[in-house]
Amino acid sequence: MVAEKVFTQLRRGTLEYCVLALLQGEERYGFDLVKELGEIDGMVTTEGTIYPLLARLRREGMVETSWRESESGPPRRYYRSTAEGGQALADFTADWERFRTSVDGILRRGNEGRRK
Amino acid sequence: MVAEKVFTQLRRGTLEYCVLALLQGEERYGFDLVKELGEIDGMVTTEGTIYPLLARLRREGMVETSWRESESGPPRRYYRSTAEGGQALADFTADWERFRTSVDGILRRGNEGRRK
DNA sequence: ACAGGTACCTTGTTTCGCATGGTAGCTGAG
DNA sequence: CTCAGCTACCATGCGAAACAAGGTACCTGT
Repeated sequence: MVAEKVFTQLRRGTLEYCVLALLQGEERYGFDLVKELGEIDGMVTTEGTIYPLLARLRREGMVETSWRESESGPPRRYYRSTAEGGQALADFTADWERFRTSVDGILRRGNEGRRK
Repeated sequence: MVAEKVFTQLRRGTLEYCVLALLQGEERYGFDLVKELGEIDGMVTTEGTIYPLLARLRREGMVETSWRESESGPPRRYYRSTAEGGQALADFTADWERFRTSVDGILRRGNEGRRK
């Protein structure tokens, strides 16, 4: 589909915080996150995206991890958000709302508008 | 400001269509677009961003251009949206709304939610 | 014993915004 | 009249993020 390319660009910068949001008050592992995001419109992604992203979040102290055995299959690395991660998410949410409002405003002007 | 880095990422993919939106039913020149965008929250940008972007839109047939003299200062290259540009904008607007809805949903879950 | 699913990760490529810097015309102050 | 500063255009090279592709290894069922 053509629209996929658009979403690839839109995800930039937001995907990171969407993952952080999914890790609030809930532990998850990478492979699980890929499947979870795959069910959300416009958020389809792959392991090649998620693992580097999680590594970055870990480096920055946004998430903590712990290995745990699976009942069926290889062991999993579980991620959970730190307090710092929760704060970063809250900050981003405020920025996102400002940005979203701006974009909505400009698009409205362009699509219906056509003034003067 | 720290938040600026966030906006840089968020602009990816959307800036192009915001410009296209500003060019609907209205001719503008590059330098003017920079100033116009600079007044919109989260859209502050520079000539180094706008000119390559406009060149790309022109290459793809989204905009047409014409040189015109200025009463004061160097001549200006005016840009206006083609029909193709208008269609691309409409398509993007639909995609943007889907994406925005998804992000809002995920962020809500992460910030207030904290279920189970 | 081996095919297929689960789960982790790395490497190289692409894309886009931006920093930087360069050209040139017009205007106004000294 | 000259030159500083604004307007206006553009090109080049970099960095960050997402992704494609590929690799390893474990477990289960046939």
